[in-house]
Amino acid sequence: MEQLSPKQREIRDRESLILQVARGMIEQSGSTQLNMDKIASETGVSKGTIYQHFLHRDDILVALAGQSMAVRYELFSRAAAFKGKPRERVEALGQAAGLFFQLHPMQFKLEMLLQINSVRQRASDQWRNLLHSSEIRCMTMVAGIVRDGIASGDLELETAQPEDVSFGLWSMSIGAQSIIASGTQLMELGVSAPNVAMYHNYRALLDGYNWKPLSCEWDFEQVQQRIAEEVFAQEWKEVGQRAQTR
Amino acid sequence: MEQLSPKQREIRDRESLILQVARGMIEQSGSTQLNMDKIASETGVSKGTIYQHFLHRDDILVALAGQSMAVRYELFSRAAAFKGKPRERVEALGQAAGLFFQLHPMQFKLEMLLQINSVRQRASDQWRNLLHSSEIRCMTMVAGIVRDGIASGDLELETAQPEDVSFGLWSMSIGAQSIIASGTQLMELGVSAPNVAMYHNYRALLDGYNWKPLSCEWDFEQVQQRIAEEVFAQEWKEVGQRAQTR
DNA sequence: TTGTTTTTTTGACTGGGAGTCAATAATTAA
DNA sequence: TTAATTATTGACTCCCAGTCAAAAAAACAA
Repeated sequence: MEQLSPKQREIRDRESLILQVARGMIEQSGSTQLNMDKIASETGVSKGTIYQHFLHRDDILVALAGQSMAVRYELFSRAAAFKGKPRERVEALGQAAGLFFQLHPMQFKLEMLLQINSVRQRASDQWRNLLHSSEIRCMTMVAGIVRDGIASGDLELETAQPEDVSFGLWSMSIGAQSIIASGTQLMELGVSAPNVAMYHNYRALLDGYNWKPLSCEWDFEQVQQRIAEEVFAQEWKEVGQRAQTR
Repeated sequence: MEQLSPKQREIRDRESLILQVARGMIEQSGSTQLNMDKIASETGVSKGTIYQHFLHRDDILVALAGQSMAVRYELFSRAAAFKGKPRERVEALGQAAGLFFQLHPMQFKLEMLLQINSVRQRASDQWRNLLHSSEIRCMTMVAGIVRDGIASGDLELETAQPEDVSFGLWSMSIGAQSIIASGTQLMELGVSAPNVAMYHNYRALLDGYNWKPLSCEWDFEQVQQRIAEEVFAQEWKEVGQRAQTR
C-alpha cells in the first residue's frame, strides 16, 4: 500500500469531483450538454487541468460509463448470489438490469451512445479498460449462470453454446430498454406495459431453450417478488422515492 | 397532379441531392462528421439554401433515417408476402432485418443515435412524420403476422397481446444488432457467430410462445434458404459484392 | 419589352465550444 | 535556501452551426 502525498490525494479527489459534476450535468440535460467550460467553472478547476485527467470530452463520457458499468456489475453480483435455481437467478439478473435502468436512465443512453460512436477506441486506456472489464464481467456472469443451468441438468443445449443464450438475454435487455428509453409511443403501437412485456419475453426466450422450470410450471412473478424483497429492497425504495419527487 | 415549374423542380431535385451527398458522408465517416459547410461545397448549394430545406443539421439526420426506414419497410413488405406459414413469414422478416443491417450498417447506427438523443422532437414535421409513419408501418406489419399466427391456430396467447410478441422480436433485433454494430469483441466473450446466434434466439423466443411449428419440428434453416432465393436473391448478391470489394 | 414586386440565394458574420500552450505557480529535490 | 521539476492557468486558435442583410433571380404587371 503506497502512501499518497497530500498533492497526489488532491489530484485523485479532483478527478472524482470532475466526474461527479459531469455526471450531474448529464443526468440533468443529457450528454450533448456536457461542456468543458461549465465543468471547469462548476468544479473550480481550470480547463487545462481537466485535460490532465481526460484526453478529451468524450473520454469523460467513457469514464462515466465505466463507473456506471461497475455499479451495474455490483447489482448483477448480488442478483447472481440469489439462493435459488439457476433460472431463478436469471430472473434476478433481469430484475437487476431493469432496476439499474430505472435508477440511471441517462447512464443507459450514455452507454448506447458509446456503442454507436467510435468514441471508445479514442478513449484513454485507463477509462476504456474500466468500461471494458466491467462489461466482460457482467457478460461472463450471465454466461456463468447459463452454465450452472446446464450443470444442474435444468438446461440442455444441442448446438448452441451457453454464450449464445446469454447473448440472447443481453440483446433482449438492450433492445427493449433502448426502445423504452427512446420514448417511442409504445401505447400507440399496442404495447400497454412494456416492462411487463419485457419480462414475458425473457421468459419466453428461456422457455424456448427449454430451461426448467418453464414459466408455465413455476410462479416467476412470486420469485420476482422475493428477489425484490430479499435482494433489492433498498433500491426499490429509491425508485419509489424518485417516482414521488417527479 | 400539379405540374411543377422548372424552378420548383430544381428545388425538389436539390433536396434529393443534399440528402444523397449527406448520406454519402455519413456512410463514409459517420454522422459526427456530417458538416454543413462540406455539404454546401460538395453539392454546390450555399449553406443558407440548405437551411431552406432543413431546420438544422440534425433535421438532415432525421430525413435520412426516414428514407432508410421507408426502404426497410419495402423489404419488410416483400418478406411478409412470402408464401408460407405465419411463422415462416416471421423468419422472412428476420431475414429482411438482417439483410438491411448488412446493407446499411450506418443507417442502423443513425437510427440508434436518433433513439437516444432528443433530436426527433426538434425535427421538422415533414421529416419526423416520414420516419414515424414508416416505423409504425413496420411495427404494425410484424404485429399483423403475429395475429395471422393466432388466426391460423398456430399460436395461442394466454395473457400476452400480439404486440407484446412483436415487441419481443423488435427488441431482440435492435439489441442483437446494436451489440454487433458496436464492434464488441463477441468472440472474446464466446459468441463465435453472432448472426447465427441471433436467429437461434428469435426461434427460441417464438418456441417459448409455443408458436407452431416449433423449431425442433421444422427445418427453418431450409426455409431461410428458400427466402433468400425466392425473395431476396438480388439483395444477397449485393451483400456478396460488398464483401468482395472490402 | 421594361419596370416593379416577390421570392430565392448567397456567404460573410456571430457565438459558442473543444482543445492548446506559453507563462506562471506550486512542489519537490538538492 | 535555491534550483529543478511538475502542475495549473486561462487567453488564444480553430472549427462549425446557424443567421441575416444584401444581391440575384423569378414572377408579375403594364
